[in-house]
Amino acid sequence: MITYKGKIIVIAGPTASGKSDMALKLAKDINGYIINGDSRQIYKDLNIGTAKPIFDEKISKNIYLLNGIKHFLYDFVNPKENFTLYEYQNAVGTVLNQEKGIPIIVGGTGMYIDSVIFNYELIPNTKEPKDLETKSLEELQSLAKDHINEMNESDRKNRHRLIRAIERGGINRKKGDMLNHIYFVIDIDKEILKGRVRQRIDKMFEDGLLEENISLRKQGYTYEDKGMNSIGYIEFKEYFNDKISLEEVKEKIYKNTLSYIKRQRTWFRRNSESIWTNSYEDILYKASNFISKE
RNA sequence: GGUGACGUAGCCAAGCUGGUUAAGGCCGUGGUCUGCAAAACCACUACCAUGGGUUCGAGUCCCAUCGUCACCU
Repeated sequence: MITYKGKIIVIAGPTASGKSDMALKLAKDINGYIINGDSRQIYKDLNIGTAKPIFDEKISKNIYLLNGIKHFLYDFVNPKENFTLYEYQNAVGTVLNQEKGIPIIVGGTGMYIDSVIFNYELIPNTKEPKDLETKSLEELQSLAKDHINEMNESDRKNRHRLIRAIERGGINRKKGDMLNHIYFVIDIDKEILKGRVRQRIDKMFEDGLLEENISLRKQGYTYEDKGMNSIGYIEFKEYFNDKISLEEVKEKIYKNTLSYIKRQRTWFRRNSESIWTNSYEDILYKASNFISKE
């Protein structure tokens, strides 16, 4: 649960939409600070593939400075660690309660962002995971039979969700009070975005994405680690097993990015209150109004 | 010019001893969503090249046309 009662600005949107730049500008113009709303940029050592901002300096464990703007919750989780939504929400809550200024939460992970904005009621995980991973879909469905009525067609065939329902003993959709917020979604023509994704991936390779993967392996990370199951990394697994070429890796990253973007858009479309725009002036104007009104 | 093979969704492709709803994959689109979320999952997408014929019934057999490919003179 988030207890913060102040205002908060969200800048969400698909990968490569330019949301980070928008947020940085806005933070300068309204004297705000930035909180990471991206489930991959939280990880240490995953830099190029996650398009993590390059900061000017590190202030403390998870506070960085870029252009004089404070950035929170970047680069602070071990990729081997099993980081959860609860911990994320908690970490954001702590920042919100401590920091002065207008928080701007920026990222592409809809569930992370919404867990804060819509104040999901989460409880720390106490139960040890049962050995459900190896069970078949049918077995899981039978174990979850008490909750299956609450689940939809899609979730009933989804192992993750079934396991979750069994462990938790049901479905939880509780929310606390919604935060006082304004929710921007960067809206870009899909064809233009495709072009940008291409460029961005080319740039990642130029910047040493392959070398980063090699180095991660040397440091002892494997593609089974939570954080490593990310676009820009997991595609290299087959490359190192001599299964596919570097060109194929690149193509897979491209395809995976596009389908990720599609899912992101689907998520953000659910929130009918959100403001879809690609104009910084628009964002600045509306954000300023939002801040100044009582 | 001759012979042969082939022509099934945007792409690849099964079906070819004729018979209820034409496999599957990719791409695409829409969607689900309170602890792996850059995850996982669901749904949708075919006038079977064209025109005839045989048959109770044809993507499936026959003929012609068009097209593609291979080989031959």
